Amino acid sequence: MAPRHGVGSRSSATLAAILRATERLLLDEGYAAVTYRGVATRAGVTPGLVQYYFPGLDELFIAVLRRGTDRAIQALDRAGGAEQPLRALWSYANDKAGSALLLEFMALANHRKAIAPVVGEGGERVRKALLDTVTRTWHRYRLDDPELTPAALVFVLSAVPRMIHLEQAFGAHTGHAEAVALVERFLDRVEPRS
Amino acid sequence: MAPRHGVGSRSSATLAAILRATERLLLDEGYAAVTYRGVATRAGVTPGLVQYYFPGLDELFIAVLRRGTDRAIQALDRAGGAEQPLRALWSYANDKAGSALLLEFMALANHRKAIAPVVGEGGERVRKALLDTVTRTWHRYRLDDPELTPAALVFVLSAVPRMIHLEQAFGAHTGHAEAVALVERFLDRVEPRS
DNA sequence: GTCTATACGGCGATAGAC
DNA sequence: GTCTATCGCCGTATAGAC
Repeated sequence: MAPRHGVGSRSSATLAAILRATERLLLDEGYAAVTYRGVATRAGVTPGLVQYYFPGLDELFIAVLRRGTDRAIQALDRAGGAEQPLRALWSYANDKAGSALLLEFMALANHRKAIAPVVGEGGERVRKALLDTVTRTWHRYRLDDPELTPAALVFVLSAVPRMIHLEQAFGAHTGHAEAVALVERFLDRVEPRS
Repeated sequence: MAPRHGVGSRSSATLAAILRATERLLLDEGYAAVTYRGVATRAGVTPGLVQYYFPGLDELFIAVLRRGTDRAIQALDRAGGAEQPLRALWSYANDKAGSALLLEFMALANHRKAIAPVVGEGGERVRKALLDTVTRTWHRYRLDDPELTPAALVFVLSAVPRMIHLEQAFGAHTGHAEAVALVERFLDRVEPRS
């Protein structure tokens, strides 16, 4: 008997092709280009079939978002988050494609109310995973500023590279190199390369 | 004789109503809700008239963007940028509506190629105005870290509140209060309230 | 110069055919 | 499980009223 696929199992090759096509479309042309026809063309299926798996575009966006969040968490685990959490975080937030996807989902969340809570949950899940790891190794660091808490550091180390990538996408650059140098000098001091 | 208006002078009441309606629509429902029909309804004119002034939606977006950038520069000048540039910058980047508009324009820039360079120019114009002011007063601050340059500081002070507002829009909050406390303690130290 | 009316193809969503 | 037909809204183009 052939393996069971279908909408319930969420494991068919068709489904995977649709999710891949949607993510590529998001990165290449932005969320406004994600249409049933466009996704279907890129995935090699008919528009009606895409709509069969995802009755509304919101469901499609949410499926791509959840898959991306799961992958980010797994990638962080593999990236040695336990040994050098600050560098793992810095490297994670420096991902260009990740920043571009985040922008699309933030914009989507702003005017599709079904998307907003899912973006929030995904973001908080990643942030808290990072925060847990950094808190666990916090005793290693010799920091003189009592206001520099794990939460503040995790936030700034996430926000700076994210904003740099967003700005680079439209050609801005003022202060980028200097901000990166500032953070990397900090990392060299508190979490030297092994 | 009645005052001269018209598309060349860009000063008619109709034009102002269209730009106001577009900005409100961007904030309330995101750029995907900016349609000729929607703008026209909010501005109290016909869709064809909006299209007369702005033959494509790109031109409409660009007009709103330029107006917003001009106003931001003027607001910064009025906000005592010369006396306390770091606090003026911090207050400027903490503007909630400004962050929401920026998000919409960044997302637009990502998949409407005519918009990207205009977003870039506007962002760089503001950033460089801030950088000039901070550089001019840089000698006042007693900073021990040689990597903490005016450009790095301006970037971080812009990026942190911007990202906080973006994340708040979809319900994330982890690290926000701590990051704000960190920055405000820094400001109290290097640029005490007058 | 300012503004209105209308037509066209593409879109998301829905119902239902096969 | 797969796909088609249809509906109302969209951006855009155009023709013309005042």
